[in-house]
Amino acid sequence: MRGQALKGHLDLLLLAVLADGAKHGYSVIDELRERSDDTFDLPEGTVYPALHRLQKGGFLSSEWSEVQGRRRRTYRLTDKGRGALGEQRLAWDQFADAVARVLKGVPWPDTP
Amino acid sequence: MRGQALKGHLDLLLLAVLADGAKHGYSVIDELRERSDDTFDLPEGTVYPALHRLQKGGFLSSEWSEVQGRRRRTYRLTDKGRGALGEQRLAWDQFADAVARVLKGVPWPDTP
DNA sequence: CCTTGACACCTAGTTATACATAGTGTAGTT
DNA sequence: AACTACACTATGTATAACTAGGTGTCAAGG
Repeated sequence: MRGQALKGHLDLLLLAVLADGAKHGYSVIDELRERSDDTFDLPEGTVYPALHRLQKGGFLSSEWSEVQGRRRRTYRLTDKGRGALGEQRLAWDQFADAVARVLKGVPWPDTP
Repeated sequence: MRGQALKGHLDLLLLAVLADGAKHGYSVIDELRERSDDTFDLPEGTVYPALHRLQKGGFLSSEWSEVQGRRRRTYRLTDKGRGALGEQRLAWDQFADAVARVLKGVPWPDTP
């Protein structure tokens, strides 16, 4: 999924993939792609700045390391981040339910 | 719901409420609030420009009328708009499913 | 050997959009 | 006379997601 697709839900997704353990940016991208069955194939230019933003906001902490000659920045959820994940998840559920209610009753094309 | 909540899904919602008949802008806002059980209580500054944008894009047509001294601009789905509604609905379903998959397995706070 | 691709990070700039804010005017109610 | 609901408009802004580059390591293949 490329091109203005996320729109405000990216933070939730990033916090979610980091909820089951610290990861570095590149593997966050991989994990997101895998867990979404290729629906979310996000460009680095989307993910990296978002991770920086989340860290700046205190939702993530990060740590540099070097693995086989390659430097990695590993991100970890802070307590604040875990709290935000819970809140945003509630907000998402509410949002998705509301969209479903609005959509309910709208007929599909070629469906009686 | 106020404050950067929609982000890319507004068009779908507007097209959806117009799918079961033409409406003027103000009543689109009402309908959206009702059908979403007060989740979507959108400011006029959000909805009107979006309707204009959709019309400019050929997804809606509009017609002026006067009802009890008040002028109204009534919007109607075009064929293109109906097509876009179908597409965006598919995209939404796919998106929501993907988010659900990413969220699956993330533990809720205080839930074993 | 040296090019390609996967890995791994970065940032500057563009664009779209939801929203805030403010303004115009009518009708009906208090 | 003031206020609320109705109904539309215009302008400005913050920011998020993305585009499009850039740096550098390592392994595999031609």
